[in-house]
Amino acid sequence: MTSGKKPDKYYAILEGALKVFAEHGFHKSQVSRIAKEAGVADGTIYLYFKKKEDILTSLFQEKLGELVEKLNNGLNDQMTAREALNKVCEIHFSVLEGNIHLAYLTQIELRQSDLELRKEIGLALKRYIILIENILEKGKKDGSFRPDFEVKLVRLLIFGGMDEVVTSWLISGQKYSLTAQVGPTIDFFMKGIES
Amino acid sequence: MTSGKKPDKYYAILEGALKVFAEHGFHKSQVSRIAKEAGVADGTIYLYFKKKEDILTSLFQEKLGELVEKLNNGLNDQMTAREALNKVCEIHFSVLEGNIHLAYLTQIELRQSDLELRKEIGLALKRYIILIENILEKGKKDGSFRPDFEVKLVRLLIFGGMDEVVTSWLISGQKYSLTAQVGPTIDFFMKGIES
Amino acid sequence: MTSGKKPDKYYAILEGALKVFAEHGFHKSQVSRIAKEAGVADGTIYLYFKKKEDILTSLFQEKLGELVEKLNNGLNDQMTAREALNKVCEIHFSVLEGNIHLAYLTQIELRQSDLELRKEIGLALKRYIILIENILEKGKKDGSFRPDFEVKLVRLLIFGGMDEVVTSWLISGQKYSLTAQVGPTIDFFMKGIES
Amino acid sequence: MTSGKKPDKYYAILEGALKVFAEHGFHKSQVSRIAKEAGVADGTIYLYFKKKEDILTSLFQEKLGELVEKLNNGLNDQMTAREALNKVCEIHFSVLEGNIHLAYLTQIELRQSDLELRKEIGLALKRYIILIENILEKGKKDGSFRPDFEVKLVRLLIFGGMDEVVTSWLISGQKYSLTAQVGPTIDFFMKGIES
DNA sequence: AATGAATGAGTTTTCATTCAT
DNA sequence: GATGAATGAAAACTCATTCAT
Repeated sequence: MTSGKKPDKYYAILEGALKVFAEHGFHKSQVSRIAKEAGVADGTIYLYFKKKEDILTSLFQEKLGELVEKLNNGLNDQMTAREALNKVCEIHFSVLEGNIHLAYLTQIELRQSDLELRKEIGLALKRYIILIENILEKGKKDGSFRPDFEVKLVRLLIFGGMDEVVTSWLISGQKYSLTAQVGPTIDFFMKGIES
Repeated sequence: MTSGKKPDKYYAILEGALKVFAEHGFHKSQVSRIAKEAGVADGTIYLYFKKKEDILTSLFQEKLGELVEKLNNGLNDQMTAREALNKVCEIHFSVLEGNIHLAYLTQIELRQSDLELRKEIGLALKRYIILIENILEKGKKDGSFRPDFEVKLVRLLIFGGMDEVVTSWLISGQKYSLTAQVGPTIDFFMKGIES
Repeated sequence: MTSGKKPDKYYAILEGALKVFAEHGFHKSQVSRIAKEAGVADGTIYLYFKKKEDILTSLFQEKLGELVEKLNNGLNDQMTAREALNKVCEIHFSVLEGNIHLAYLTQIELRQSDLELRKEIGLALKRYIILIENILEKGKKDGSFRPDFEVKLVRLLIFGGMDEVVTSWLISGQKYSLTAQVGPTIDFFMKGIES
Repeated sequence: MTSGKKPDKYYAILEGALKVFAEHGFHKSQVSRIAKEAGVADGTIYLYFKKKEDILTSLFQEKLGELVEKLNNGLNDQMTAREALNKVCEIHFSVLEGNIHLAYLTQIELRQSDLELRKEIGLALKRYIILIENILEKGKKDGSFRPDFEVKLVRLLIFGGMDEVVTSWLISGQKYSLTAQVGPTIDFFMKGIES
């Protein structure tokens, strides 16, 4: 799934970290706890990561990579722009609904970082946001979307809206189905941009 | 601005904290630094706040209170639902654009908290989200909004969208006018809900 | 009972301290807690005592004064040496059995002091130990005690023995009568010194 | 002397603590001072002891263990009860006279503990007090001691007496020989219990 | 004399990180 | 590469004491 050139322990540490971060939050997670979870010695972690924070960013990049890969697999050129947008939301919601640890990581832990880290995360997120942007552009070009909205603003409104829906679902204690929100969410967005 | 029943030092500490948190982030802000900024002794802080974290939540609640007060002053019953929504977005954006420290606090620092604190914040935010909900309900009732969208979902999409726009503006380095985004943002939302 | 030239608040503070020290121990007792117990302001304590430690030593001296006074009232020249020794032990045990707070203070808290303070306490105790010494001397003189024991050693053995009996009774949770130990204790001592 | 199954640093820390505690008292001894004395880093102490207080109790238990071992080596079944009691007192006094730091620890510092700790210490001391009890029982059985004294009381009177003699000698500034007190001390006790 | 708000010195403990093996 | 014992910097919080009122 992930590139494969990195050694097993690299991934073992990431998976351990995902679990520990999700349980205790980044600041309260001890490196030694992650090491134990990953089945390696404390020092070994520093053969693969420069600092504790690097584990967090690497984790995010790996997981975001997996998500983008899933999206790329899920999307194809025959789809209408609406179908594509629907697919994006569906995968976004279903991946997080299917991996609560990951959901905690992205919605809670990754926000627990200072501005520097947020910028790094923002950079990584760009790939995802550009993917949304491409769909919007395509819809504009083929005439299925209105020509008079600002792509750079609307991509934020769409991403931010989806993000808030996930966070709200998570904080509520996952009492309802997240994927069930895909339809109404896309309905709302489409009204805003459809011709 | 601040109510007045709390002693001056209470507000002095909050203002000091707002500045220090915005500069260094919550976790890297030392209590002694806040004390110095507020012009009080370290120990004095603990006469007004039980723990460092309490400064953060109090700050949030005070500032959210001010925001909601501004909104209540800005809104009135003669407004159409669209005008009301526009006003909310305008005040939301202009308050944060006018107080960068506060913007950092809400968009960056307040996210740096564990699940427990997030829930507390979520509770406080409810007042704001319900205010949006009321506008949506009103629009539905008077027929200016479509009857077939889910208020509880759309309020999240609207709040989340605005939130993301602010964060994006902040992380970009405030290179453009945030208030200039009010019109297009509301345009997009209105398309989604207008009859 | 106590001299009377000191103002009421002096004694109020001592009584408050006796209670608080007994409950929490000297080091864990806050001055403000004592103030509250005594019904005075924190600062008031420093009008009567120079430092927190002074409360402890004053308390000890007041209470020891009361004990010595009780002993002086209880003893008289018509008593045999044995009767006198018996009276000392009886008063010692009954006073502490009748005032558990005081027992905690003398057996536990007063030991929680550094060498300097212990010396001060030792000095105050001297009055008590000399009282025992006088009885031993008297018994030697009137022939009821053997002439061949070292008074300065035996007074320690007697005091130490009684002290250990009290501490042991206290730590055991006061499960048995302390005053019931007077007879056997004096029996043992008398065997050691009687002609 | 020390068992050997515990790592060297464990004992290095204990010896450092013994010295520092004796010099400054438990409460005024900083952990960092002990670390420096032991030649380890501050944090290292917490690899071997959970809390500062644990150093004190471990120290006590190690040293008491050594004392009891010395007593067991010094006693044998051929001794009369009187000889055994004499040996106990002799070893008790000589060990403390030969190690002033240890004497300070047992007579001053260990008393500086709250009730909870005192109970723990009392538990450890039980081994020692039972050793005295066994001698008393044996003397009763072989007829060298009177049958009519209460073993459970007298063991306290004996232990308390010896303890007070040591403390008094220590506080006096060790101006006289402690071991010289063994004979008279035992004489006094023997009078109390001998047939 | 009495108050109590304010002070700020002081210390244990944690834990990310290193490095000798 | 792997280990994990050792390191030591770092900071929130307490509370005895002061002093302006």
